[in-house]
Amino acid sequence: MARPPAPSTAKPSAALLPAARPPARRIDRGMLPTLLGYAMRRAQSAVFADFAATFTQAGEALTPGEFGLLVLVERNTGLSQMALARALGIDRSTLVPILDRLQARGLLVRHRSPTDARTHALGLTADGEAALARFTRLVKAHEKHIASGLSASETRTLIELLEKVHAAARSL
Amino acid sequence: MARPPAPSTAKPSAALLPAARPPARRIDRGMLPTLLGYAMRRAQSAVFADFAATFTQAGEALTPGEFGLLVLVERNTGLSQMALARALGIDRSTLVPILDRLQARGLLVRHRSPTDARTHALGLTADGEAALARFTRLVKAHEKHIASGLSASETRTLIELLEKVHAAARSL
DNA sequence: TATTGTTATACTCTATAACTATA
DNA sequence: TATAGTTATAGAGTATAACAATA
Repeated sequence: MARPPAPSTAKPSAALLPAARPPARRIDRGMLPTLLGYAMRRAQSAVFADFAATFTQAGEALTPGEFGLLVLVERNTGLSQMALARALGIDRSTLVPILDRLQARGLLVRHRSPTDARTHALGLTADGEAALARFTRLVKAHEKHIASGLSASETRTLIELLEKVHAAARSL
Repeated sequence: MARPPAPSTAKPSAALLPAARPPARRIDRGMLPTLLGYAMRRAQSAVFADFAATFTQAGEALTPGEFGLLVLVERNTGLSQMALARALGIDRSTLVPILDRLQARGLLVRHRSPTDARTHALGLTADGEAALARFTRLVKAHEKHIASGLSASETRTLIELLEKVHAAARSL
């Protein structure tokens, strides 16, 4: 139906809006904002998105999980896949394609262990070391951004409280 | 190879261990424990596992995301899929199979909207309402557990700080 | 033309079960 | 017999692109 030309009494800005959709109903979230789990999921998802954006903007591609993995391998050279999977809290079969990808990118190698031929001794390549140095700078920038609304002491408090939640959730 | 009977000088408890594996090297996590993002991911993953365990033990099956979705539909009956997807922060195509599953479980229905035949008006069934009441009790028990290491004021502080992180991560 | 819901497709993360080689 | 790594498989979550119905 053709709308008549807006009379001078109409709100000018509203009349110029492109679509004038239904008023975009305000969502009632009920009890959700009182839930710790909900607050964590929301914050986590925004943090994840910012991590990705930080890397993409810099022309790099990495997930938080991959960063954690690279740090663990660098700090624990010669680690086996089992030990790494345990440290990451994932199944050993889950780890395989992740390592495949990082190895295909030339960041990481699987050496044969001389002492136990069943295991692979993991290590970073020279490229992997260099990349991790770049990644670490990006992670620090990202951390600075997500903590930009917090004082240094609030950030420490937040990490402490999260550690307590981690401990409580694992208990029993 | 047969192990000789432990001489009396051996540590008795160690001699009785089933496998006596290599000493399970202590993992060095480097800078990771100083990172907010890392603390959030770890806590989040433990909280997620506890959520699942709470529901499984009670003979129910639900994810945190499904719970949030059901609450939103209950509190905003008649919501469209687009509006729900926006509220959840996911793509509308991602929502389709999730709604399919909840509808197949008889918890939720898609009605045709009388005012705009393109949209579906979402709503809970009577079964869905009853289930959500049960789910809400389980979520409260779960929340109590994951916050069991925190005082009431610490819990409030944690939620506030997470909200600040959420806001900062979304900015720019 | 634009929007809503759907489908087709693809990728990642996750797990379990079974296979292999080694111990 | 038990462990390490791999493969096959399956399910959930995520997205993009294209399509039909409707506005």
